[in-house]
Amino acid sequence: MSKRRVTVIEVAREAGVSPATVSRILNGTAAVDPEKQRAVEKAIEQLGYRPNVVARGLVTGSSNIIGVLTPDLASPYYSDVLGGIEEALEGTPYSPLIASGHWNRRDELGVLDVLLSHQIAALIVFGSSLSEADLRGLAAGVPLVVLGRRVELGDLGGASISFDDEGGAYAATRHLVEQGHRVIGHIMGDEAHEDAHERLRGYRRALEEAGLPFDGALVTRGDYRVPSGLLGMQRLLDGGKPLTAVFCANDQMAIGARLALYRRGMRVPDDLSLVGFDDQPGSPYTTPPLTSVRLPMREAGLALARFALARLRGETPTVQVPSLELVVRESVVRRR
Amino acid sequence: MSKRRVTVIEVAREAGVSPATVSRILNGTAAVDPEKQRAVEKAIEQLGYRPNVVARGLVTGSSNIIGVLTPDLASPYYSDVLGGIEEALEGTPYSPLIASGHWNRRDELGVLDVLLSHQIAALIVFGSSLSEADLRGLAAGVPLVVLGRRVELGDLGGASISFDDEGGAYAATRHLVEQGHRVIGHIMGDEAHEDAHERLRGYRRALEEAGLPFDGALVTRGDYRVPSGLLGMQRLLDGGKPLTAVFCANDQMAIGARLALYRRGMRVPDDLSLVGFDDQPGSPYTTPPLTSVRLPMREAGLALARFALARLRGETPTVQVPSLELVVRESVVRRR
DNA sequence: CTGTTAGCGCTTTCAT
DNA sequence: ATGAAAGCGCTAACAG
Repeated sequence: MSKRRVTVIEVAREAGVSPATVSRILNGTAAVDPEKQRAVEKAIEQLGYRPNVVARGLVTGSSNIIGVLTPDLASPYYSDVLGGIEEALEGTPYSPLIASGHWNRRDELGVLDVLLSHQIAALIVFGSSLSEADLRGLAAGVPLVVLGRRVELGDLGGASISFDDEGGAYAATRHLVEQGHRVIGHIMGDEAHEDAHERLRGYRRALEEAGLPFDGALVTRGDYRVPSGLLGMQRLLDGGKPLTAVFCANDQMAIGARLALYRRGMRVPDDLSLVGFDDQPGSPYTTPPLTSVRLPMREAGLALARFALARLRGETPTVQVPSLELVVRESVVRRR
Repeated sequence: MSKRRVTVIEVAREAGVSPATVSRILNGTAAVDPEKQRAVEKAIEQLGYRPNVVARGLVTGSSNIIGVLTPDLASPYYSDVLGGIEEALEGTPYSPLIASGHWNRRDELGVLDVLLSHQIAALIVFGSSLSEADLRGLAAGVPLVVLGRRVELGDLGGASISFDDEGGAYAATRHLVEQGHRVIGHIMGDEAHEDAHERLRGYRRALEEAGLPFDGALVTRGDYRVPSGLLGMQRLLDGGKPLTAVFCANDQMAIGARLALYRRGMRVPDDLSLVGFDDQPGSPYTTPPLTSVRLPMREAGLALARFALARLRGETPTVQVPSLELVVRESVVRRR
């Protein structure tokens, strides 16, 4: 917390060596006489020297900053990924520079410009509005890892990781079937997102596999936000179908749906069973605790950052896609 | 998204001017012949030039990075503040460099070192484990703004902003009193945090003001996390007091308390009324929607960043402390 | 193993 | 109004 700036020069002088030697010790770039090593360390301590990573970045041509582009800083969904990234970066010389693209291409491009102007060492992008071409263009200039999108980046040394949404939705719906439900509704996610379609597909596959007819009247559109779940549930309820369970494309909408039920005095799961998707932090504590499909966001963040780190070390890593898992809690009742 | 690095030199050559002129145009540092201005802009466009902020930082002695130290990246509570900071920084040349101190002094110090080594222009710290002396030491070297702590920083050009926890708790409890409740429990927050005591104090003041006795057996200790709310409620229920309402020191614990009630088949608010604190994002959608005290975290983030920005402009700003507000929803019933 | 010498890309005097 | 030149603090050849 020193005030005035101490530089390598001063440390070198204090320790009676050259700046280059100080630098070598700092970076472990070459072997150094242990005696001088100690002298330098002492000088650093005494002077309260702290390397200027900006200057270092200028000469090495890259900062030890890893850019992170997220669509939304304040979303718990994404902040878990950030937590994972942070964890992976801990103990490394890298720090995350986080920026939000607000779900739109224009902002994302602008923010990317800022990130890039900081000479970031690598870039991590969460489900963005960028085109595949944009992404590939980016990857050509900086090690890139993308989350939540399937983009071919391997030839450019990048990687993308995405979840098996279809499989997760299949598992969720199948669980309902296994519990004896026969008329199962679905509240879809935002159609603009590929995963909403994947989840619908999984729902459909589970139904068909069980010999249950797919009925369009049992599916209603949402946008992944709470109010749309509430509205969706109302629509489903008013549709007149004898449904006993609803699979919601995410927990947010499940919460909305649950509220709609509450408003009508219907009990969960006794009157209607509910399954969500994402298993967000609060879901174990809703009333009743929500059965959901866990998306390992934190693990994904870890994987993302570890991939980037490995690339930075010059390796050619491969990413493990963390798998989804149905978490059974209390929002589904067994029917017979 | 260019690959090779384009520099001012090349832009200058392309435009037929000196690098100094390009710099002047980039920064608006001095008036320049409009003709050359255009030529330079064209060259920049053509070459796809993007200033290297690292180099710029080296010469100006400061990056346009604003360091943010948060105790926890993945907490929704704090990510709202981040959102506010981000919003305030938008359109300015500054970007946030976010780091997490994991709620302990050692990590915070380490992470601070990283932040500082990036020559951050200003520093924003959320409720940290640092001592007042640490904080004052920091403030001496970099414009500092602290959230959630009362620290005297004015003489160093810094500022701290914190909420009126006592007042918020008073309002919450008083609401319960006004709704006819006479035996009101309290689940306290983590005693290590000053705000837990503040909130207890507000609860107590409201009680006393209403002529209700303060009863230690009605207060139980929690740690601000969900499970502690559940446990706390159980303890309260088993305490044998005829309570009709409980004020929880935060929404997390209120959710836990609500779950405890659900487990015992008790209805909210019919059998017991509940008030929380923080008004976290999910609270409008719990069953029933939770009455809570809104902490304007996003606004706080805005205020924090705006203060820093103003200081960076050389002004001597003052901070407005955003005020708390009781949000009445459906978790409290009127008694008579 | 270690010191000397050049810059990295940019801004900023200082002249003109 | 503009160019030339001098660094910002650090690392990376290159000699020794």
